[in-house]
Parts: sequence; structure tokens; C-alpha cells
Amino acid sequence: MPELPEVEVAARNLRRWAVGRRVRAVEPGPSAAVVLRPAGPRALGALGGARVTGVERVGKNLLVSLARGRAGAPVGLWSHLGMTGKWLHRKRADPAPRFSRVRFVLDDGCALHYADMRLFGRLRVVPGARFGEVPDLAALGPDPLRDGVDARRLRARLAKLRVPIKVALLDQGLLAGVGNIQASEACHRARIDPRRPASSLAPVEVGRLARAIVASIRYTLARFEEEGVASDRADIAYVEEPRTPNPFLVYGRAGERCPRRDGGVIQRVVQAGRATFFCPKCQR
DNA sequence: ACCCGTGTTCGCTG
DNA sequence: TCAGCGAACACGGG
Repeated sequence: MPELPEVEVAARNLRRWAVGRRVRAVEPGPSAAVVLRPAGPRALGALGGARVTGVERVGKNLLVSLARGRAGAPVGLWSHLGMTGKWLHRKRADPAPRFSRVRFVLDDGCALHYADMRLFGRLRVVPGARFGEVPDLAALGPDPLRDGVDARRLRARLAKLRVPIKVALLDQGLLAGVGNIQASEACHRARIDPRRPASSLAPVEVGRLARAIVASIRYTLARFEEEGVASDRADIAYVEEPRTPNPFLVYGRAGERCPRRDGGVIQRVVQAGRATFFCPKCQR
């Protein structure tokens, strides 16, 4: 169930495992057709024999770029992990991990598995090898880690929205990569009540929120690095659950005390069908 | 059995 | 026309 920090870890590990390697074979597993829809498993044929040239991430999306043949004609593999998608690194002879949907055999004796229990994730073969060349990704907003967050631009967008600020932050066209956890965490860092209409935020509050989004993502990534999930020894391009201890300040902490000196007890509410965690005392 | 789930998309409604 | 909402997708885990 990845957001930007988890997908960033996945991108780093995939680079380490795959860049420079040639894809010897691509093997659809159980329910591969669901992951690969609408194109279906036949689309994978375009990747056989190709060499991996890079891995890009924008928001929660990964683009593995490859080059085919002598001319090096570029082709991309666009991956979105959905709720339970994972990239796994295994020896070629190892048995397929649980929920493996597609196996990519590399030329170094290893294999990459795309595993996905709930099948909300997607793999798509796309022409070209850059994110800018994928039309379906054109509507994504700026990536907070790569591009930063422009407070003035954010303020102009939020001014038109009546939805609660926390719900607005989940829109990938506003900012790419903020998910349900980071939205709660950022509102807490900015001391903003997640239930307030997005348009009600004062400029100074949008400024705090812009900084909070970047800070929360960097903090989460740093915690993952401490856990070692992005280390050379990691064999999963993801962050295993459950995370112990919970690395977040408010998410998943209903009933616990807010970490702030002037905080109260963290509450859980539901907004647009999703859980929101916040401190009613320090978030106004 | 029942409720919950780090995501996205579609259809309905006002 | 569109913002906003709930359901759907699919399958465990507590």
C-alpha cells in the first residue's frame, strides 16, 4: 500500500537490481491478465531481450525504461503498485513468491517478480522511455520530492476547492504522490485541521502546508532508510508491514497522545471513505 | 462473521 | 457541466 516514500524506495532498489541487465524472458503468472489489463500478457513480448536503461519515479508511478535491439529502440514498463503491489528480487531458481503475477528473468542469474495480492496495481508496456512521453501521466501534478511544492501555485489551486483540505491533498493532479498517510501527516505538521475546506486556508497556512508535505515525505523516507529497507541487502522494493514501531506522528495512532507539548488525544475520523488521523487540540 | 485496508476509477446525484 | 460522494475492484488480516 505504497505512497511516494515507499515507491521511491522501490525505484532505488529496482535501479540497483536491474539497470544494465538484459531481460531474458518475461513469464506471466496467475492473474497476470488482471495486472496487465487492458492490454493483456501479450504486451510483455515487447520486453523480451531488451536492456534496462533506467528507472524513473513520478508520484506513485514507476517507469522502467528499456532499449530493444541494436538501434536501442526505447520501450517503457509503467508500474503502479496500487494497494499491495511489490517488486521482489530473487534468484532465478527460487520458487515464485506468494502472489507473484509476472516474473522477469534477468541475465545475471536473478529474476524480478511483480507480486500483488489485491490486484489493484497495474503494469503497462508503453512506447518511449520517459515519463513525459506517457500521455496517461500528463495530468499528474508536481512531485514534492523531485520538484518541491510551490506554495503560491498550491494556494491558487486550493482556493477553488470546497472539499476538506485533507481530501484535496489526495488528488494526484494537485501533487503527485501524496496518499492517505502523508495527507494526515502533513496536516498535522502544518497544525491545520484536516476537515477545513481547502479554500478556507490563509496564505500563511498554505505556506506551512507546502513545507509540511515535503518535510513529512523526507522524514518518512529517512525512517525507511534507518530500517534498512533501501539497503543493499533488501530483497523487496517496498516496506514490509506491519511497521514496528509505527514511524508516523498521527497516522494509525487514534487514542494516543499527540507528540506536541500543547497537543491532545489523536482522533480518527472518516473523510470521503478514508481514515483521517489528527489532533483536535493543536490542529485548527 | 464482521470490519478494516498506504489506491484509483466509475457512475450517480444535486 | 461539474464537484462531490459512495461503490466497485479483490483479497487477506485482525
